[in-house]
Amino acid sequence: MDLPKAYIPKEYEDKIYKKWEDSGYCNPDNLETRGQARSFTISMPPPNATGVLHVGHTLGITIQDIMARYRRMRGDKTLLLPGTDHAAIATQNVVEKMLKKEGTSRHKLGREKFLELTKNYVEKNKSTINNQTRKMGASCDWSREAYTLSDKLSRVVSMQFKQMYDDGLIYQGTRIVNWCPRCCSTLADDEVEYKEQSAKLYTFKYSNVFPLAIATTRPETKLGDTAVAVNPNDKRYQKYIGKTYQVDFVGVPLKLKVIAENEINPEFGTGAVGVTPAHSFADSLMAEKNNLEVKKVIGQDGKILAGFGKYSNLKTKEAREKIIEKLKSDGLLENQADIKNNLSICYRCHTEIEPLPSLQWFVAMNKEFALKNPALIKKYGKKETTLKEISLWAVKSGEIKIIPEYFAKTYFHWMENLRDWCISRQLWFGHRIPAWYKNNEIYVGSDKPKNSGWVQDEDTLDTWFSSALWTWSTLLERKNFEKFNDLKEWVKNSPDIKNFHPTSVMETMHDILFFWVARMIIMTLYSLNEVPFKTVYLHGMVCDEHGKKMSKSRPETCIEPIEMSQKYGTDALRLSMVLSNAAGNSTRLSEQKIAGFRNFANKLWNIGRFIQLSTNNKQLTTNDKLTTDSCESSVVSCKTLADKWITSRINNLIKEVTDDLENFRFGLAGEKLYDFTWHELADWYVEIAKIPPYGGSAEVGQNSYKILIFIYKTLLKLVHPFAPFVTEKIWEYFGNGDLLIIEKWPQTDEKKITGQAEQDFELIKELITAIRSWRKENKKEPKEILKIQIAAPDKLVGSQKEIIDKLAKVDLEIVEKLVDKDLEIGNLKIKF
RNA sequence: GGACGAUUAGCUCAGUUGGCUAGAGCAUCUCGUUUACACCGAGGAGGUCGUAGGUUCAAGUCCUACAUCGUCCACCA
Repeated sequence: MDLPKAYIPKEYEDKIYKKWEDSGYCNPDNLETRGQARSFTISMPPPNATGVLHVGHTLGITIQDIMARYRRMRGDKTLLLPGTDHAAIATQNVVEKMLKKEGTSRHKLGREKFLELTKNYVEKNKSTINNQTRKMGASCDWSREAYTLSDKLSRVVSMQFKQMYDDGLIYQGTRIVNWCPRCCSTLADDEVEYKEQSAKLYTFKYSNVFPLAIATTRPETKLGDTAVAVNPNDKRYQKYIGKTYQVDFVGVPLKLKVIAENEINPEFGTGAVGVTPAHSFADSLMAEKNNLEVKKVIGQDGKILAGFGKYSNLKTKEAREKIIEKLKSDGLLENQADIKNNLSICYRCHTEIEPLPSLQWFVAMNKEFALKNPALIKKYGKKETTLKEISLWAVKSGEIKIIPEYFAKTYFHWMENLRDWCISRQLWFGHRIPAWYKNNEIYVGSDKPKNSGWVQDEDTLDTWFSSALWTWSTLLERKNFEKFNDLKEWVKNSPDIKNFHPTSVMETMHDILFFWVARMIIMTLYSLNEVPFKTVYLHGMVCDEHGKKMSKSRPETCIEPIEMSQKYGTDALRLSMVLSNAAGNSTRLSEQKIAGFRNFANKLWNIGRFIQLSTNNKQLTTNDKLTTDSCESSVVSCKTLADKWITSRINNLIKEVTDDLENFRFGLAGEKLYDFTWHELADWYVEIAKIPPYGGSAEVGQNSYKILIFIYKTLLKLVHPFAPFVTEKIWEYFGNGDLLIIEKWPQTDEKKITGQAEQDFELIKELITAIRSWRKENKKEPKEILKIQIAAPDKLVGSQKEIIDKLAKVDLEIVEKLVDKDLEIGNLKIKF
């Protein structure tokens, strides 16, 4: 069958994907007969089940798929494992918004009904996401598809919780937490965002009996002050340190102790700070040190609690205004200044955060526990460690390598300053905390207690708790998983864990390094006593053509991957994101860029078309056509300089591309393939193949087609990881037996790399280019055959007469000596 | 306030352990439909690699300072 004139991606892509999927080749179990020794695993970062794929996902999927396809072709046991994340808080927010539009709320529906609704919503999104992942060409193993809130993974989560609880690494306690009054939930430290705002800095005295004035932007929290802190070296205030005052602050009695704290900056405000242990992280530390009373002022609804007189039940801002009015009328307000400060807001709904004390569950980062895995203990050097210590060690020691390397610093900094991780959330959608209460008793377990009267904790777990287990929870045996009551037992009886863990590469965007990557390291080192992955590859942000982050709120800046795939083909989209980009760097994407790579796919296609059309009447034996895998370079013998040159070039290409892929230089590898295809193979060798006797029926001609076929087949294999659809389609057109996806990755044949041939041919290229340029400058008719004389020191130029004549449109004569010359290249003299 | 990254042709970016006469794509200009491809071919123009020093036989690449942009972290009441 003949290839059509142009490559029309949308006519082929879905069918090709179906072929891959039906072949079962993406499931490593089906390729066992090849006897691979190495395994290669990527747990694909699960997209949130809230929406559809955007270009950021496409970039990630592409890089992951390039690695997977390359490794599969190398013969490694390759697993690309797909899945979705339930994204607790994000999903609940979206569903709640939908309910609000319909005039109802989760509270009106009740927990059960709400969860059912959310489940349906998630199911719908999951199937959209999966189809889009297919559209992007991901060669993942759908038989192992996972979901963070599946029954299986939920059980893993409960078991992990129980184990950590038993080890004392999970505890319940009252601590100041970031509280979002809108979500009515806690937030982890890194789920808090900051927004600059203009604020007023009020300077006032609590009362006339208290000697010091303080400055604050939040006077309403001062209702809960139990101390005033000053710098111990501040001469103004030294005499007050240690004294306690009973004051009346806007009608509310306060007992204030003056304490000394080194952190207090005497230059700022009045140099005296009101300490509010219940509603400030910094103040709560001071309170702990100084044994201060913690007095709650603000409730979980964001309103002033009862017991504060006329301020009770007011929203914080209303209370603030009332308090300022009162201070003014009492003559206590000394100053109010406009300043800029940062407001902490919820990363999901952008509501102002209230730090407040609350009873929550935490993961202890600095508590010692014992390692059990002898291999890890040996490498680490001791048995006792903390989650923080072992996680720092994993990257410092090189057990985990981060690419680009400079992100390791960011990781260390974050890890070193990590506080205990608050994991309970007051949400409905998510993993319910596996703790039950009865009177004053508490029971923690993976199953609910047998006897009656126990009530389960109302809260759910932080969504990152379950995704932290992703690399291995997805690999645990799923058959009869309910029978396992012990996590260790389950791990031991899971062949996939043995075969595929630790995973090879974690490929994701750098913004998720803390949220997710760091937590996988923490949790996996704890439960499996091994690293979750050996390498972390971080890609950058995909920006619009002006370098701005694409954002849903500005739809005009967004490039929709599915739309682009329809228009230009998935291969073009993949190439446009990966080529000319290095790890960690953000990349700018534009439709124009994608169109450029559509042209490349078409170029590749048309080289195939040329080969097909020309070999049809070349009477090559079946063995020489593209129908076999006789792709070893030993089967071709080079007869001409051009043969030697292109064979040398492709072997160099194999070497370099392989090396680049091994070292995560995807952009560079892609560019080399692009250059070779267009500017070496198409522009030169294909053109030469058209020239008699190269393109004729003579022996040289037939041989050059054999070489062309060999080069092209090798190239298709090399390009396949980057542009899987077009290469697979061409492979199919040429009637090859099996799919390209499992073809053997080409091997470099060092003997065919010949510097001399490359150098000689470069000179011929240079000569042809120089003649063309001279023609143009001298305004020669394009079709006119020019007679030229060349004086050359050796036989090289003479031996390439046919090529030079045809490609430069000349009739070349070699002479011994030239008196005058029009052109000089190296030691060649040319006369027109 | 701290850390990290970027700064290379009009635009978007590559450039691996220093070896470069600094590359590509797009855009632009000239010419051309030659037996794959106009989603094409040929040729041209366009750069003191942010600035100032330093190391070196050799610096886009390494070091120091500065400037501009970006990202992350912390957050001072």
